Amino acid sequence: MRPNLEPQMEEFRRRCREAGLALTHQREMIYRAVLESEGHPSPEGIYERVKRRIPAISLATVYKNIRTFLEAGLVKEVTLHHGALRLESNPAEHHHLVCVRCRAIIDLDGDSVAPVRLRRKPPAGCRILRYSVEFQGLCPGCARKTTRNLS
Amino acid sequence: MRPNLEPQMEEFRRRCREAGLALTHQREMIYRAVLESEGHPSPEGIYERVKRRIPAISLATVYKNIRTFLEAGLVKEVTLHHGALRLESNPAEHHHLVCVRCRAIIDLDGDSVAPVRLRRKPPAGCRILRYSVEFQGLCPGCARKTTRNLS
DNA sequence: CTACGTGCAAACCATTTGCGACACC
DNA sequence: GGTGTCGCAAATGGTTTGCACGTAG
Repeated sequence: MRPNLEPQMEEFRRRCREAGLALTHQREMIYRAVLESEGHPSPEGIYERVKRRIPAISLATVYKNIRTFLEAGLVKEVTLHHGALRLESNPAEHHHLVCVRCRAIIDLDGDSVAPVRLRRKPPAGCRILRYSVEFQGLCPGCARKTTRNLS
Repeated sequence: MRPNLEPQMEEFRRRCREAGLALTHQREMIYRAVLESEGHPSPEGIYERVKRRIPAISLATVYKNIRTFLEAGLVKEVTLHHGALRLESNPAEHHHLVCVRCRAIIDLDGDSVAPVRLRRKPPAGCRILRYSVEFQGLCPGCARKTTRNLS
């Protein structure tokens, strides 16, 4: 029922030390709340869960630490796309390459990707209408900068 | 340089009539601004562009009509994911099925999709690090309702 | 001991809503 | 002529920031 999270918590502490992040009680409880969540928790949801253990915690602290964790690669977000609404001006079917650094969106023609094949049935009761592939990577500008830094 | 947009505008008018939407000057100019935009315009960007032709237009009008167009399927958005931040509690590689109706997110195991193959080189200068497939469709709950409505 | 992290409140930004005036059909 | 749309301003929701205090290293 309740899996033992200690190994993941130990890993978390190690990675915090590596990243030079202070190990606070709040951070441990926030990370634990992400591990305990199902699906795709929101900052609010994490906050509600952490509050059970640290009633005095502030929502701002949760937000600040989620941001810190994202930057350190300790947690991932569901999508890289800007929170703000963006429209498609390209009416044709196509795919997206999203820059992990500056979040620029580059279109890839629909036929530049071979048709995607499902190996199993989709989850029971679901209906699939269409799909598009979301590539994550670096746009030309950020690729140049990063290469320089790595060299 | 400047493609003739009249055919698309005519199509737009037809689809507005079909959908029972009044054909106002504002709507025509907003739609035209989307057609004229490159890439992935924001509501603000559309607003700026429309203001050149209708200086008195309100940002709220642009938002209201973008929403109307989205609901009527006249324009598309870059991603169906909630604007708000969502974290991954599933640390394994996986794909997403997003419900076009209620926007629920369902995870699909990484190995339930055959590896995606690129048919051509990615755009020059880009670096691809990883990808995931975003399926659009209906979650079990919405699939049931929609089938009923269609029957 | 000192830099970093926390809690609170206020600020911010994108988006939505309420409402009176106006225009399409 | 009546319903749908517009413009304005105020409200909302999610997220960030400034600052004084507290704590990890």
